[in-house]
Amino acid sequence: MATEQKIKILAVVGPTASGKTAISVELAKRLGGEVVSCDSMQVYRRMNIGTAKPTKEETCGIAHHLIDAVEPDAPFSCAEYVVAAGEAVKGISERGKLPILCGGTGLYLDRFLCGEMEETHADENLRSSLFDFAEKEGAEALHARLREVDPESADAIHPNNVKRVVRALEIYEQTGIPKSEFDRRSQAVESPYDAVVIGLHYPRREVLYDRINRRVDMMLADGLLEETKKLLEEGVFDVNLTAAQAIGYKELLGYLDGRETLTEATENLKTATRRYAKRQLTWFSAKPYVEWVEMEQGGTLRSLDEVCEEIISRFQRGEAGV
RNA sequence: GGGGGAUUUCCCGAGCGGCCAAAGGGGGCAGACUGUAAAUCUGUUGUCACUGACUUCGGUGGUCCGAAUCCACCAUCCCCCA
Repeated sequence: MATEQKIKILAVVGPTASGKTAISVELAKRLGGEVVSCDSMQVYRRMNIGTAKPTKEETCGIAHHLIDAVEPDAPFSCAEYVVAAGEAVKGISERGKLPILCGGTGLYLDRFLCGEMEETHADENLRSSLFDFAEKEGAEALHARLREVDPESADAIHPNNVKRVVRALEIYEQTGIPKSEFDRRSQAVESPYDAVVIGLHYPRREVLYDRINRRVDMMLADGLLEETKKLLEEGVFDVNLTAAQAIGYKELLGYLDGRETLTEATENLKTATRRYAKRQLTWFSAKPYVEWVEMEQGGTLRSLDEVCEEIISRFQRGEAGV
């Protein structure tokens, strides 16, 4: 069967601050695995505290891939991720170990699981000219251009979502194929992986939010401000880079240039993180491949040991089932 | 002690006699997302038996066909002169 050839992987996903890092390290220890980060921000070097990158102690000697993989000004995006993660997973598998994906960047995971796709490169000139067009003529006008070439995508994408309208137009410009058709083709491709995807679930939203708030305080205590200053001097936030979008730094900029108090900036940071967690929750909840594991039981947090036990048993069952 | 200004729905904040359950923003809640995603965008947010009804705009009582909007008093806060 085709599934026999597929690489078996385990993935641990969930909102930020849900405890993915500790769990995946523990799972790697028990299952003889290596961790492949699935995080759009932890790939960048020197962005440590703000991205909650696992420390040397936290990794417990378990190999971690795709962390500190590139410089903050490198053109790294989902495309590069899928390729790099694919290589990492292949390597781990060849070494006879279990690749454990860990992270909260839903799109990266989703695209990765689908495997390689036809390539389209980012065309910055095209993008900026399309953005300029939207700026001058209005978002509706740009949307109308999409409707001309790809009415199906135009129906699916809200006119105000200029970024996504631009991407859809970019796909058409580069490939001559409408995005809707492009997507259909990619859907038809069979995944090269046999993955069990575990989502960490907190039944009480407040518990997760409380973890987020506390973690932000900890980041500040660990020197997030200093890290932000360094990255600022480095110019990481000057250009329109992916790295500059990271939550944790941009929220502190207001304090650093005196527009806000530290208390205000901290509150903004916590709020931004909570909102991000909500978006992750929405994303993962909509994915049929996510199997949720409860992090609480009877109103109290379950132990790392207990949660890992359950994940392992589900993973083994999943293997047997496919 | 005297004079002036405030008090609006979870928060900030518009409204200044009917078109006001009350702009806008924030937050909350829900959702979308196929190579820029920790981004971007959408919907919703007084209550209910929800194309209608009911209760709201510091409190009480008035004026008026009709008040968050006008008047009186009370409460709290701010500013100015003493």
